[in-house]
Amino acid sequence: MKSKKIDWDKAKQLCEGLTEEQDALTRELVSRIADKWSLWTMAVLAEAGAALRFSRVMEHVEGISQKSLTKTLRGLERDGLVTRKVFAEVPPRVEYEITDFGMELLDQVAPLWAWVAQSVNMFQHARTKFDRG
Amino acid sequence: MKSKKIDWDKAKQLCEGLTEEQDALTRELVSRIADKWSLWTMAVLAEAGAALRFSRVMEHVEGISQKSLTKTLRGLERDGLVTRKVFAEVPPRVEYEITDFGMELLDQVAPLWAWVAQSVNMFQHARTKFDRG
DNA sequence: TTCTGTACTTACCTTGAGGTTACAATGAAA
DNA sequence: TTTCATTGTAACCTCAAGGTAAGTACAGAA
Repeated sequence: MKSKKIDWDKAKQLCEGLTEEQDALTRELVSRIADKWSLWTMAVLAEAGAALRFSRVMEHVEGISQKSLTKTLRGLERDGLVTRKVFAEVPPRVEYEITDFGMELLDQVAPLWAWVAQSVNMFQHARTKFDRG
Repeated sequence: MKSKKIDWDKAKQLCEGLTEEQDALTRELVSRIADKWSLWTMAVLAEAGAALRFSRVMEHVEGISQKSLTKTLRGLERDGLVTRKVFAEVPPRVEYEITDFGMELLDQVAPLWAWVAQSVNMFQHARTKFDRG
């Protein structure tokens, strides 16, 4: 536990060097990243290891609507996490690809994700216990 | 980049061992953890290193409303991330404290948080560039 | 007896996420 | 000429997050 505390202190220390605006942006980014579809979409592009058409992405992100996928991809593009390439063809062809920056982000998220996946039973247990009491 | 890919593969591998329900719960937990107030509230309790009264917590989580703090703390309690102790006094006294499980979670989040804080300028730059084009 | 302090709780409102459905645009194919 | 295929956009709806403001409960202080 003590070795891990270093991580937390490091994060705290970094945040103290930020302006108020940057601090707010950090919080906004952290919660934006973890929205319903962004991580999943990025993961699909990462696993593909290549550019994917809109409809290919949609097939892999199960349950997402066209509208939400459009919005999600736009947001990711805006943040520099994916690229969008439009081909002047008919019917239209648009390809999305994850950027190096996006891969970096995924790599940062991966340990947290793995820990949560590992701890799912802890959460489930805590919840049922709470809901009974 | 290649060394980091290991993390992602590990996360992916872990997720494949989950039931569909657990997989959905993992996604839900990741996005719930990153809501507007949960991480901040946990950070306050972690830094305090002791049990804090409701009103003390509220002072440190700047901008949160009473209602949202109540809801946030209940959610964290339900997930076993903080404890809630009620003292039978008048006026009422209620103390909140982060659990070991909660500290573990913070330790997992810390590197991601630090990376985002470090990368704020990248995000800002990407956004202004996108918004101009 | 009225006021105070604490931790909620309830009612009401605004905002944004996200879903569904329908429609646009258009060259190639049938 | 009609249909198809693809990537959107626009209109409309629901739901949940989160804010504000007011009320609740009650022992002790004034």
